[in-house]
Amino acid sequence: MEAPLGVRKGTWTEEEDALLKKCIEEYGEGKWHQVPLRAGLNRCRKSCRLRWLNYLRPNIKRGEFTLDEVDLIIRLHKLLGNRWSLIAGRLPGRTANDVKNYWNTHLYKKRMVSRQEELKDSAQKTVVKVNVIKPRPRTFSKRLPWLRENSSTMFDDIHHQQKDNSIILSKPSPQTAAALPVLDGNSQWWETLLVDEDASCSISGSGEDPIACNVWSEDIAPAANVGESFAQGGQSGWNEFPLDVDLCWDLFQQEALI
DNA sequence: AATCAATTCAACCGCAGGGCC
DNA sequence: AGGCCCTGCGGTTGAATTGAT
Repeated sequence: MEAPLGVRKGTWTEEEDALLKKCIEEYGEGKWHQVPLRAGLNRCRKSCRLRWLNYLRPNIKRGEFTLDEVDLIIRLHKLLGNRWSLIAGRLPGRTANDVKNYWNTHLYKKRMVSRQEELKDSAQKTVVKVNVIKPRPRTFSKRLPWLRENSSTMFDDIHHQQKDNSIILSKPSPQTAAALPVLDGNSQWWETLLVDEDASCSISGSGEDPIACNVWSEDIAPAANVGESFAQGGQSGWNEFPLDVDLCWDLFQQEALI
């Protein structure tokens, strides 16, 4: 349905790449429906776009992912889920397709294996079940007035920099809270920002010592600005937990305002 | 050397969202 | 308001490559 009869499919040849590259350099990106005609290619527009974005575009980084990139992918995937284009946007030179393929071939399997090993280990220890806060991506309409008019003020309200440069995210003031949108008719978005429906984990602890939850520190707290683990027990979860708010806010605004 | 299995990754497909008329 | 078109995204496929027997 998308590709007219007779349109070429499959691996691109060097000649096709050269034609496409020349066309984009001449006319610029966009107007993909015109590209096959302009370039003199017997390909559908989607194929042209994909080839350009994933392969021909300048500054595309090829080869092995570095440890830093892998670390970032894991943490962003925890934060954003399978939103590969957003994750790729944080990795200069990497495409969404690259990130997705890397995740599916390398990371997904590794994580499944390590999770199973963790479960085996934890089954042999004393297990305490606690609720763990995990992030959940939100999509906001750009028309929301509280985003347009008060975003910087509200950001300052909930975001506090410590002497050691770590960031503490605190419960919003009543004014800010009142300006924030209501979800599901009765809860504020920020109350459930880090909550996942099936979010619970099994961790081991002993005596009356506070329990540090490994899942929290490993899964969502970025390496920078993390000074301690966080355990939630009958509280809202807003009382002083360390978090890379700049990253969250950046992603949040990217989603909301672009 | 030949065959089969597993892995990788480029490319395709279908769908959703947004803009325009 | 509703339909059409375009773009972009995520899931999936399958050809090519690599490894094991």
